[in-house]
Amino acid sequence: MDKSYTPQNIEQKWYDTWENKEYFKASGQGDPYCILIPPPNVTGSLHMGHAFQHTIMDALTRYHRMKGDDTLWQCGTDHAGIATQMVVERLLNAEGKKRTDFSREEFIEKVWQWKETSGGTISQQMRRLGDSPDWAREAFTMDDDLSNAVQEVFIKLHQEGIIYRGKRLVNWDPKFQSAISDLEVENHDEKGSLWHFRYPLADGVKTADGKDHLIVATTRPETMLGDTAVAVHPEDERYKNLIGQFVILPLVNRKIPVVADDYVDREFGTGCVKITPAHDFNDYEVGKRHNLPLVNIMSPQAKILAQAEVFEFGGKPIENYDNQLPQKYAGLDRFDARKLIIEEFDSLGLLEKIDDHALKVPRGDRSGDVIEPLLTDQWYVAVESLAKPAIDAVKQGEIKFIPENWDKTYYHWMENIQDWCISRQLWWGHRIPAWYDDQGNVYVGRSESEVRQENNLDQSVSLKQDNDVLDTWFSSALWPFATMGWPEETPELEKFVPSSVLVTGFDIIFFWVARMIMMTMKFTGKVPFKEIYITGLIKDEHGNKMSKSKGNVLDPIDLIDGIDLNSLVAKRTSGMMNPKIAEQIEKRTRKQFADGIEAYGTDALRTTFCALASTSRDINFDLGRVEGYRNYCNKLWNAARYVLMNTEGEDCGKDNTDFELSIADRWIISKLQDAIVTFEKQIKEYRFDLATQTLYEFSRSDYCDWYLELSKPILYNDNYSAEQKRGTRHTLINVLETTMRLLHPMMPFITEEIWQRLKPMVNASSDSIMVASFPEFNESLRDQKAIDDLEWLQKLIVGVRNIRGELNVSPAKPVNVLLKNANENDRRCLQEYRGFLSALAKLESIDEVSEQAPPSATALAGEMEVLVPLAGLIDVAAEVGRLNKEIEKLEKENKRLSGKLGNANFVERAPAEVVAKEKEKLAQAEISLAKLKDQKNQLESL
RNA sequence: GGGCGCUUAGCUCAGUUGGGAGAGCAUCGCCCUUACAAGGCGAGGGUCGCUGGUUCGAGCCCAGCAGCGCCCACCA
Repeated sequence: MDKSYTPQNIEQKWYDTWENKEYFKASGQGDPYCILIPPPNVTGSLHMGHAFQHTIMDALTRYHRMKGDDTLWQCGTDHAGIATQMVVERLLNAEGKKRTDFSREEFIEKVWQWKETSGGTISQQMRRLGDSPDWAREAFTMDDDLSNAVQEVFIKLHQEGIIYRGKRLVNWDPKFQSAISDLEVENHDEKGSLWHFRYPLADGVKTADGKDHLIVATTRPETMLGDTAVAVHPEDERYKNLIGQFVILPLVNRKIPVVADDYVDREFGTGCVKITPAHDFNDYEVGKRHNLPLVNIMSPQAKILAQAEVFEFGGKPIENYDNQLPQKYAGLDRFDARKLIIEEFDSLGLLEKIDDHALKVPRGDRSGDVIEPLLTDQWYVAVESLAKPAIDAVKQGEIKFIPENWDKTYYHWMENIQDWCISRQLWWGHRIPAWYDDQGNVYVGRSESEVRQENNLDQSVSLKQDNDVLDTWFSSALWPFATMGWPEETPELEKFVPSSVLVTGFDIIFFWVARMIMMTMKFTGKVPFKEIYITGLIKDEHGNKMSKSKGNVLDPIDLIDGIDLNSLVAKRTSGMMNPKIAEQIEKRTRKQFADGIEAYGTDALRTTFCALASTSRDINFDLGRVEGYRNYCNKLWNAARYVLMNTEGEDCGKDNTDFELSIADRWIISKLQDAIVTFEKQIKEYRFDLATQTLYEFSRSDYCDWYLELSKPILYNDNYSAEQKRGTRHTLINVLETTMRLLHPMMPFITEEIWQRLKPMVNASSDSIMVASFPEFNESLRDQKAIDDLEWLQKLIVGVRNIRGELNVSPAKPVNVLLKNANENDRRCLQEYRGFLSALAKLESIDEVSEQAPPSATALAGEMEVLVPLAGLIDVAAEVGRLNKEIEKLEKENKRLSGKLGNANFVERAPAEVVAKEKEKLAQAEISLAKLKDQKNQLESL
């Protein structure tokens, strides 16, 4: 083996082997265990969040595969409608072309081409991460069979009236010129103004205080062109007399009523609200209550129309309504129109005042454009009936959130769920299977010919398919069963629905998780998964979101392969619009990564992710941890080298069971049992952080730091018998082999590489560690006496090392040790473990003394004093200082304990065992204190 | 406005039914000891956000406050 660990030399090799041998397929034997991947965008690339979740999913998959379960990790990608269309449009723009330069078919063809060229990125990156999904089952949401499932679901829900079409206000994204769902709108605080406009009263009516106008306050002046009423609170004395009267809408000169509605907050603004039912969701509701007309004044581009479009609720056009708009606004962008309207109010003397005002501005999550509530025809899912069983499934524990608290978020949303707008005015996606005739009748079906046949429409009737596509999340919602072959009745559908656990982030609980639960229950009658493990979100080392604009993004592949500084800077600043920000990012990057990023390898990265996977909601990714775990890999690598150096070509008891286990052998085997039990418990609870710590402590502290050192005296010393040496070799190799299997789910590559070398020396039947069985706890191998005795040994060794360290005695210099006040057990242990002591504490000699000892440095092991005579070693003052430190510590402890035990309440009320324990501790502390003080006095009297 | 989360060592975080404050990194000291200097051995460092309560006993339970963050919601 090479002297140090180089991940590049082993990772690709093993991945290819595994894939070629088809180890990733479900075995067909054992209990089904299935994880569904949250399908990433097909044209995207994996970011740190993916890498993190994939590590968790792969670790679970590998663990269950080794446990003998029939394990499937179902993988695939999402067509991601808007996101993908945006990317392709941007590429076209770079060539000086636009989407609309092409026909729909041509454009979609271009998207498919782009998918072909870039669609492999994700799966290549997954391979680099060591992911082990069944590649043969890789799915894409636009594949034929998944598209078919989408169509079937749409048709079925439409038949049941759950999917319907309607003209309503939707969140309209003017940039994409498409509707988006409520979830895709982000409301953020922004600074704006509250404009106060005067609306003259009609017919000579006056307000209670004699004014001839009302003052309305608005944050959106441009919508006033579509006002159809002014609302006041029914109980508002100021305006009570005006209810039922009219105002003249300025600029438009339309007569509109004053209506009374509870919605109005008397305290806010002037207590008069302009009502624009076609451009505001609240006003829409008010308008509905008062049967006001819907006056649409904006085009899909969010420009003012030349003539308003007027409808009644339900969508029927109103013919005789005054739909005239001032011509100077026709074709004007909404924000230009706003400016002009304000100017016009001002010049007409109708602008009362302008207040600064903080408001929530709705913006499209992808476009960033201000969302416009717009009256359009869209398709909706009436989700209420689907939501009920989905809520119950969680309430009754059929589906469990981990951490549990997330159920509250889920309930809150589900119990207030609104109908889901599923149509999008895009080209890339599942086209809605609906056809219209010239009269505007709608026919839903699998194809035009089916529609014609079912509805007796011959060729004389012209039919046009709906231009819209479905929301991407509509197909994602079917993922749990569509990937298993639904609507066909496949064995997979039977076996892997429900899947075992969904691993995902809380950011898509509504977008995806809730909708999968609803759709899967509706169409299969089963829940989609039994558990939902909600992971935290990966942030940078200070808790900031990783984003291109912040310039703090890390690419998981760069952590695996390493990257030089200039390339990293180039990556982080490429495509930056703002050169100033680019400069800042470059400066920060050069400072933080002066030497670029080292190639840490996949296993170190995965281990870091596991170690960071606590219950926390934000996970701050610290590169220092990756380096630490890379070093840990190197540690394991070298431990394996040591083991192999001492076992290869030797009789390691593989077939010859005639060997003798030392105290160290029995101890490490016991500790291994504890590690297995603890690890499995923690994995069951999805505490990957604790599980990682368990394995880290066992393999590094117990195995490498202690056990390997304890094996040396046996292997290197002729005083030990062949049986003893064989026993130690057997333990060295078998514990390491088991440890590799324990670690494999987390660090697949290095464990396979090492395991393959150990394999010839153990009784292993499988070809690869990834299809070997997971270690099992064996109570009978746990030896409490070995654990106790080793603790004794450690105490003594650490005591001597402490003296060395603190008094600066060279580790190379052997010391003499005297033991005082030893009991029977101490004598027995000394007798049995003298060899270990001498080697690990580097002793010249070790003897028991009865009374007078020379001036010494002192450590305590229980009641036994461990004395290192000072002669020729160190100065007395240093040891006195050291003793003082110890004495101070003990005195503090002593005071605390005696205070506690002096408290009658404690002694009376605390459980007897607790009191006894405290008493014992106090007694111990007192003895230790006395001994150290005695030592100190002795030294000082010299 | 409602809901949720966080606050523990310089940094990033654990702390399991309340009973001796932990890890990794960083820092300091000694050491190139034949697996590993990407290493070994040892050490220092915390009024557990604040206030009050329950309790014999609180990092942990309860109440209030402060700061940070996230989600949801129709104040024009």
